[in-house]
Amino acid sequence: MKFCLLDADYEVRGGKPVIILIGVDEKGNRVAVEDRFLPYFYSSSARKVQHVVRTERVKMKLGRQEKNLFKVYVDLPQNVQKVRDELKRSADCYEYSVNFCRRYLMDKGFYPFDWIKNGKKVSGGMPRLRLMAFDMEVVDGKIVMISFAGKSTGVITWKKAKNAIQSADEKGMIKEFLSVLEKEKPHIIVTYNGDGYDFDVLRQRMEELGLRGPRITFEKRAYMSSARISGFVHIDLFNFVNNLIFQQLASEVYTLAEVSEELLGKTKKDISYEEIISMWKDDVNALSEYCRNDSKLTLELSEKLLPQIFELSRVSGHLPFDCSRLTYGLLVEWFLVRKAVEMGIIFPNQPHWDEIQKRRLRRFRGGYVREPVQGLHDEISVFDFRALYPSIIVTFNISPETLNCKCCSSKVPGLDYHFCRRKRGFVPSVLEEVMQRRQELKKRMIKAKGENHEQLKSEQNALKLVANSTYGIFGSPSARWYCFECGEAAAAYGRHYIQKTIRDAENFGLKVLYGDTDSLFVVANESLAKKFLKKINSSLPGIMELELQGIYARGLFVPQKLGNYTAKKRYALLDAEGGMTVRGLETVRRDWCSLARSLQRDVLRLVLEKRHAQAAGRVKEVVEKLRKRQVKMDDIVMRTQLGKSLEEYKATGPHIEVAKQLKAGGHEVREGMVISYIIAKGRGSISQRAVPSDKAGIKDYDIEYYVMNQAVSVALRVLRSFGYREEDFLGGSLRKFLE
DNA sequence: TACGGACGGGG
DNA sequence: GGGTACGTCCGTA
Repeated sequence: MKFCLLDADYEVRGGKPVIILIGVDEKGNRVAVEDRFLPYFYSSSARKVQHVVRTERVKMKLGRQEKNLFKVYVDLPQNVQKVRDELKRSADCYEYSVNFCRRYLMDKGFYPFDWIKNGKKVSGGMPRLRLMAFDMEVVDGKIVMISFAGKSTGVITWKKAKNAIQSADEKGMIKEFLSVLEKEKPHIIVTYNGDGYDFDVLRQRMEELGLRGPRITFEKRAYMSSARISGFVHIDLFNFVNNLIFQQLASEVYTLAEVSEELLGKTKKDISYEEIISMWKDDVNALSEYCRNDSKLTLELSEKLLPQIFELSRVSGHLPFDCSRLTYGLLVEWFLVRKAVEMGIIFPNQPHWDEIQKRRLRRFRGGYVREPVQGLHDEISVFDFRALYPSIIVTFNISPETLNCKCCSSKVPGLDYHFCRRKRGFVPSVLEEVMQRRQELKKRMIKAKGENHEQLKSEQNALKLVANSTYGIFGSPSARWYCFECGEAAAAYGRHYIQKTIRDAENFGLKVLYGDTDSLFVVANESLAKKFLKKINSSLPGIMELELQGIYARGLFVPQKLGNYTAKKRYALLDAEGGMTVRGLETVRRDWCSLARSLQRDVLRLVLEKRHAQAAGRVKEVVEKLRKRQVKMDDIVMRTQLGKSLEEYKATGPHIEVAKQLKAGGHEVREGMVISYIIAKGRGSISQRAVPSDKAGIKDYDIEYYVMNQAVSVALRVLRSFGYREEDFLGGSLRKFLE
């Protein structure tokens, strides 16, 4: 049978491990193919302890040497650790911590989306996969609505709603949804934060209601759990956006609304939980449309993002399930592991806990930041170094085995060690191949059309992600290829070249507004910018290159130091078409009231349009409204989650005080609850004046707190550098008013 | 000034 | 097959 590889799993049957490859055949059917494989690792000892099936002599490359080792085969994956612990008492062990399925795929040379026939790779293109996105709404711990979008779309709920399938109750609704899954048989299920929410609730409700269906399990990972649903590949787009492609997005908030807006150009109304509850009570039709739209957006987003996830899979060898949840570190680490295996090189062991702790204590200096010139500027050219760190690693051959060789001596700027200039290192050689492959793809991309063009684009983008993640592993304490000197050296070269470029720009007569690590903001029009670019690039070594990232009509820089804390990367740019790019300025957290959040957005846009007076006017307007209590409860409510049980708190923040009040009033207070509150007028600290939002009204809130700590505070972040002070928004009457 | 605690996505 | 994310910023002691 010929099939395209999508996923892999294993089980133990009759005391032997069985690999199960999951894929899709030429007709589009889901298939599961089994194979036999034995777990193994390398050791300098061939001692036959319990669980060892057999051993084999092998010659492997370890660092700069060739080494004779034994390949130690173990009966079951779960016994690898035991055997290793046993052998480790008297021998060296390598490559023991590799997931069994991953070991199988690496050894066979299988990559996801390879076509396989009789255990051999054969040619074939990308298969057409059936997708289904789903989304649900939850009120009072019950699922009230489920929508799905794939070949067919629909909404299921247990109240009457237009264009929705109605079921008798929650149980009937979930059953109906499971039967849709059964009928449509999607290869891929897509969600937006399904790992963190939907599947968790679905599993709980199914259990509580005694429903049978596909098994939902959670795989514990470092700082999140991944939801698996048997029979399908679950891809969580939120995790992919949040972990990997956030760098390519201007948005700093990764809500479905923001991400769809940026990637699809489709706006979605951001709706508060209260609104969802009230829609379920009073307007089920509206909730149904909202829910339907979320599935639809998730599906459309997946049409944009899945090609990227799949190409990343093909390039890195990670299964699509894992790929959608990768961090940069894991992405590049396993890519390097695969390359090492292909080259017959033993890959480094994972560091132990105490080693990680030791590494954590050492820190090297990061990128250079040139303080921004505060205020508003016209005609801004933004330059950045193309793949700064990868190009440095390749150009200066930075790798653990090239550090302080005997044959060379030219030192890293400001440091007293060097890297070999003659013999290619492992990391630079792999990285160079990645970068060359990417350049070729880019050339082919220009000529290609339609689907082919899109695939090439995704593939070169995947390579870009791999390249850009590589520098990080040198400095991350838990990485296999951790190398303090390598990280420190790459950072030192980076500082050297950005500082040199800033000096060159100034000598060229350009005003430098801001610089950070690999980027440079100057006042220059396009022709001047291009002249400068040409000059710099003729002097840069190796494959290092400066690029013109963009030209902006206007930009706003906010001071790094604000009060007693320092913040970085705070700016907003306005392009020629009026589009706004905002970095580091948003107050989007739910512990700010929505009035303050929307005020800051308004102020920012007005300032960029040089309508300062209007911006200040807008602040005054909000202050006035607050004083006259002409606001809605929704504008002033703050929400904070209880991170632990009430007894565990040492400090008492506002939400803790409110939680205590709720408890005293006979309400159940649990960990994880979101406490909604407002700050009321009266005596004492802010905490002492916090009251539950449903026990308070518009007449109760503390005007001074909302004016000063919320509205004026967020507005001043933007307006302070234009000489505005608190007093400017308060009018003369505030003091008097408060007294 | 130091420290505790919460933010992120979803509903 | 393993990381006590992680960088930011409020409120209180």
